[in-house]
Amino acid sequence: MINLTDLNPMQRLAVENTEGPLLVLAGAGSGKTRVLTYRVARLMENGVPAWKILAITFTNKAAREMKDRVLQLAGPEAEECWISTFHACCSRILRRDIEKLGYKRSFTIYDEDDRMTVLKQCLKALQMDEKQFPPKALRAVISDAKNKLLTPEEWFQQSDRSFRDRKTLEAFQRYETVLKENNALDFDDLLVKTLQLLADNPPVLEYYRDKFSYILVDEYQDTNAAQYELVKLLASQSRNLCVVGDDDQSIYGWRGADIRNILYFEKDFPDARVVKLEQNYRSTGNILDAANQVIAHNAGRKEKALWTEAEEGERVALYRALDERDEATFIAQMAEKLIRGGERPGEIAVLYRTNAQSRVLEEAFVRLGTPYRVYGGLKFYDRKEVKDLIAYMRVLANPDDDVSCRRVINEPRRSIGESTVDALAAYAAENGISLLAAAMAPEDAGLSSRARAAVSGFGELMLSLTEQLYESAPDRFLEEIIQQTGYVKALEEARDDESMNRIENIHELQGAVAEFMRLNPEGTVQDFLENVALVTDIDGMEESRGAVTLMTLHSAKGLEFDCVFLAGMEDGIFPLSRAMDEPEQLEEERRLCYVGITRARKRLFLSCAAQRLLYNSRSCNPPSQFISEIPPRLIQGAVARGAGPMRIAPAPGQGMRTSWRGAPEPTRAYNPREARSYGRDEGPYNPRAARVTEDSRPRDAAAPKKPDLSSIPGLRKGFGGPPDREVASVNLFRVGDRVSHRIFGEGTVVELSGEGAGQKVRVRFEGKGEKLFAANAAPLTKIR
DNA sequence: GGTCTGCAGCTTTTT
DNA sequence: GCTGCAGACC
Repeated sequence: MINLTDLNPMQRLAVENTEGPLLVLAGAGSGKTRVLTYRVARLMENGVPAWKILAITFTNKAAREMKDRVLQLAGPEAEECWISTFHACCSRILRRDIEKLGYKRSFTIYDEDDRMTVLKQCLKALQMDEKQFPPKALRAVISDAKNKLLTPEEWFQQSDRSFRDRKTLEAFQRYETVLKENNALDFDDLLVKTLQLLADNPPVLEYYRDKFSYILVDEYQDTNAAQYELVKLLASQSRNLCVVGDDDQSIYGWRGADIRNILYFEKDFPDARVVKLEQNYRSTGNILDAANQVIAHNAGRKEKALWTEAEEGERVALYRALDERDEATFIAQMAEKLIRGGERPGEIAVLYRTNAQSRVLEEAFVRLGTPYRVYGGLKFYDRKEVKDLIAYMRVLANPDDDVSCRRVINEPRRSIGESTVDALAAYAAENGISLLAAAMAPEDAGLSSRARAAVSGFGELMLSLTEQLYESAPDRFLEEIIQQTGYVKALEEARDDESMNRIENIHELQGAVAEFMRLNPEGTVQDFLENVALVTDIDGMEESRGAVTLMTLHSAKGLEFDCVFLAGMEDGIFPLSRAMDEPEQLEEERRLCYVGITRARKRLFLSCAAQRLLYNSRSCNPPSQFISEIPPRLIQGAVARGAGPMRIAPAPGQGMRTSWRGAPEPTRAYNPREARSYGRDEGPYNPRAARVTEDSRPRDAAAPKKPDLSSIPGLRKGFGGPPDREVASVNLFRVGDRVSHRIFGEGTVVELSGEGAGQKVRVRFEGKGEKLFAANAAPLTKIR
């Protein structure tokens, strides 16, 4: 029996009104997730079978969290609920019935990179110039059209129908054809094809309508036309549809999300009940006040006033930095101070508008030795070596996938050059077979004898791996691929730092597969690939309690932290300059700011820089207009807007002063010469390696005066490995030391070579042979 | 025909 | 600071 007394009257209303359409307007921090989970539990308590419940969330992380909480409330039966993202839900529906649309069930899901590859291929075939028709722009047009449920032809009809549009149409059509030939769907197709499947196949629609008699949709303000139609289609029979959202947190307009979906819900369902959750349980009074004041500048909102019983708390701190480095130093030092004051690193977040801003921040954290973790940017699955191995798995699972086939046909190098591949592809096209099929039987493809031999070798390899596919679990299969293709062997032979790094990433991939198998013991290769396509790095978040979080504002949606820094609060950065002249876009930026502010429970820090180096040029930006939308009474050391590049000292006797007097090292006065030479004497710092850094120091280590980045220990996070693991400084290794490695287990250091950043450690592992590591990157723990 | 090296251009947010 | 491309080299 679930306990409804845990809920306030409004939350309770939202939970108990299980029948008919319901709109829950849930302000930030108002207990939205609680309502959703209790509602599912309540339904089950009322006798609704779990398998009749569909709950849709925006991220996989949110889905998993919700599932966990529902399981706690309602017991193991809840396992049968469908709780997933739109994309995962669609993928599941399509895996069952996509053959009705003329695809095979083994279809591949193409990511943005694959889309670009296909588009470039299309442009080439149509002899269109990439300069004239930038693939990125085409991708945007196509994605936009699909999100609006337009076919290429319909898109053209509503365009200007210029010559340009006509050419774009051709590329669009060809893109669709190529995807189909490759038995592949892009992200947007997952929604579009599901809709098509349901619309064209009444029995299938009936099945799902009947199955999902209760539907819940989270973050409804971020649904696009396709998602909206899908929900309507599925829910129109039972009408038991509960949507939860906050129009003030709609931040995905650029991705086709239509805020009107939530604003007009009551028009779509005139009998809908509306429940507003306005009590905020998350933030202090001052933080909430600041958020309310900022968002009040937007027009056309749903009437809503968030309030809290919490105390006022501290005021919002504002730091006006000289430049981006000064800002980053301030943030890192303040974070360090908070940690010393007892705050857990995982309760601190630094949020910024664009991924490009993360680098300077990272450098500052590295310099202070403060543990941090960057989310987004270059994703794990975007790394070349990881993509290559995934591409092997993909083409073996879906032999029609020419894009993946092309990717791996000469990786590692097997002397199959571009012209050979082109000839082979032409031969495949003539005979209506896939590239892989052609490679397996290249005798009549008209290749030179040398080329034919190389291709045959590849074909035989793939044939042998195909046989493995049906016999092996994902981990074993990946192992076979690595062995038979000689991928790692080729890297080992290269012997440079980069290759060692790549080998490490491959081990992380193996770790990821192992973790997947732990969670899905029955999972197939196909299931794993699906997981890879639909799961992002952000989803693995909870594993990093021991590190400060660095991420974009968009990624932070749905998360909360005790202390939040909003960095780069400058006009031109946030709001972005391209959004400043467009009222609608400016409002979306403002909502993003609202999302950022409301992530904070206890403390909020805003910072801006008088000048900054971004996109290769130095620019001077005034403080963000959003800062001036917060009343000065809520700000510590408040400053007038446009007060010039001087740093504003904190007002006397106010918290700001005390809070940063104790920082490890006072921020230095600005010195242009010094600013120019910054970063020069720091050695071969590799931010790419640092991206996967976590918990990068022993907790009690003092911040080094003169930073030597090559000695920063433990430059890797074990993918899916245990959290908060501390790694000893590798530069202290000596021959004979006993060390431990996450994948290889325990071993002994047998050789040290190279100097500084190029230093290598050779370790002999029991039963696993010898491995060579880059000393500054190896995840080796010294054991006594 | 294949591979390697050096240089230019580009960077909003993501399921 | 990474990717893509052109040109040189094998």
